[in-house]
Amino acid sequence: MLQHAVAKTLLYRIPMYLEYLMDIHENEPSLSHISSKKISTDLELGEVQVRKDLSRVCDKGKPKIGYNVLELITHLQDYLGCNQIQYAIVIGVGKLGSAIYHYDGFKKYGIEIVAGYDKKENDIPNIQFFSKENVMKVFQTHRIEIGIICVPKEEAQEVVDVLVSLGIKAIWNFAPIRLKVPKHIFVQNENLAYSLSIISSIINHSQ
Amino acid sequence: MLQHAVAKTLLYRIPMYLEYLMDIHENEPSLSHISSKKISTDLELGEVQVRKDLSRVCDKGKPKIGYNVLELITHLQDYLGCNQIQYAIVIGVGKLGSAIYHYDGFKKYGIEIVAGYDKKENDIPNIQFFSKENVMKVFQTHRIEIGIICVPKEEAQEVVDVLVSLGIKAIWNFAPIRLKVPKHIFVQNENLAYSLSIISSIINHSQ
DNA sequence: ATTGAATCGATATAATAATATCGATATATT
DNA sequence: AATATATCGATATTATTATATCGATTCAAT
Repeated sequence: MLQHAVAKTLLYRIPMYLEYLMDIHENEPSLSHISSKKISTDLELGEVQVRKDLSRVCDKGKPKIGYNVLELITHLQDYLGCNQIQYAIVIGVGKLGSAIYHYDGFKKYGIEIVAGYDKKENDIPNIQFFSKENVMKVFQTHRIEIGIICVPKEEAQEVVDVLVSLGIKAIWNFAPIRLKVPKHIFVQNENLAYSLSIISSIINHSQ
Repeated sequence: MLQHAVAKTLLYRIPMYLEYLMDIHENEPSLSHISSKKISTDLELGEVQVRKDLSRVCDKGKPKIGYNVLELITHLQDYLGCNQIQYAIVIGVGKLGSAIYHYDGFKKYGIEIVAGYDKKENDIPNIQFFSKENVMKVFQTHRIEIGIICVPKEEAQEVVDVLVSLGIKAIWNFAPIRLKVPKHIFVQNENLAYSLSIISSIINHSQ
C-alpha cells in the first residue's frame, strides 16, 4: 500500500465536510462564513476535531467570524484533488458493476468512469468484452488510474493481474476476496456483505 | 447510536476472519487447526492483533497447535449473530437498490432481504409501491430490523421517518445525506462517492 | 524423562486519534 | 477607547488501538 502522511481518519471526514459545505453553499447562500461550532453540531463531530481537521487543509479561520465557506470548499476540493480528473474503468458489469458504472455522483469528485468491460454479452451500451487487448486500448487514450472490480470472486485475481500489468495505480475491489498485488498499488476493499453483517451484529450486541 | 462495548475496529475484522476461515475450511479441509501466525500472514495483520481479536470471541487456542478452524468459524458466526436470521427491506430499487436487493452474499451472515419498495413503477418482480401502509404489512409478518435506503437523497429523510415510525432498529444508508433519527437507532452510512474520492486522493497525495 | 520448538495468553509499551484547556484575536457594544 | 463575546489555533491531556515482550503450555524428538 502507498504511504501517505495524511491521517487516515481525517481522510474519511474530508468528503463529508465537502459535501456538507456544498450543501450549505447551495441552500443558504447568504451564509458566507461558518464556525467550527456549527459544523461540529450539524455533522455530530467534536468542535476541536473540526478545527484541527480544517487546519490541515486551510489556515484561514478567523476568530469571531469562522471560515469562509467558498474558500473552504476550494481547499477541500484541492485536497481531494477534485479538479484534476482521474479516469477509472469498471470490470464486471452485472447488477452492482452496472450501478457503479452509471452512478453520476463521482464527477463531483473529479472521477470519470470511461469504460466498462465484461466477459458476458449484455445489453448495456458501450460495454466491451474484457480482454487484455481491449483494455489496453483505453489505457492508450486515457491515463487510467483506478480499476473497479465487480466480477465474481473467482475471476477477480485474474482481472487484477491484467490491470496491474497495464499499470493501474489503485483498485477498488467489490469482490469478497483478498487480492494479491505489488506493494505500490493501493487496494481499497468494499465488501457489502461485511458492512451489512456489522450492522446486524451491532443490533445483536445491543440487545 | 446504540452503545456496544465491542471495539469498533475489531468488529470490522470479524467478517474478514470468518470469510477467510470458511475459505480455508472449504479449500484445505485437511487443515483442522490454524495458527495466528498463518492467519496474520495471509490477512496482512499483526500476529498479536490476530490473537487478541480471536481471544475476544473464542478462548480455545492451544500452544503449538493453534486454533481449531471449525470451532473458530462457529464462534465468529455466533459473535456476528449469523445464526439468528435478521430481516431487512430495501427502499428504492433503482440500479444500486436492485443490485443490493439481488445480492446473494448476505444469507451467509444470517441476513435476509424480504421486500423491496419503490415509488416508481418498474419491471423488477416482487417490488411493491412504497407507502406506509404497504411497508406496514411486511412488519406484521416479519420482524424487520434493518432498512436499506437506496432512494435519491431528496426522498431519504421522508422514507426513514416512515421506517422509524414502524419501529426499525437500524438503517443502512446509501443516500449521500445525513439522516435525522432518534438516538437509539443505528445508522451506517455507505457513501460510494466518498469511498472513490478517498482512493483518488490517496493516489494524488502519493505523487 | 528431558529437551527443544512452536505457539499461546497476558502484560507492558508505543502509536494514533480524539478531546479538553487556554491564551490570542477579531468584531460588536457600550 | 474600553470591554465583552465569539471563535480561532496551539498545546496538553486522555482515550483508543496496535505492537512488542515474555513467561507458560503443549507436543515432538531424543
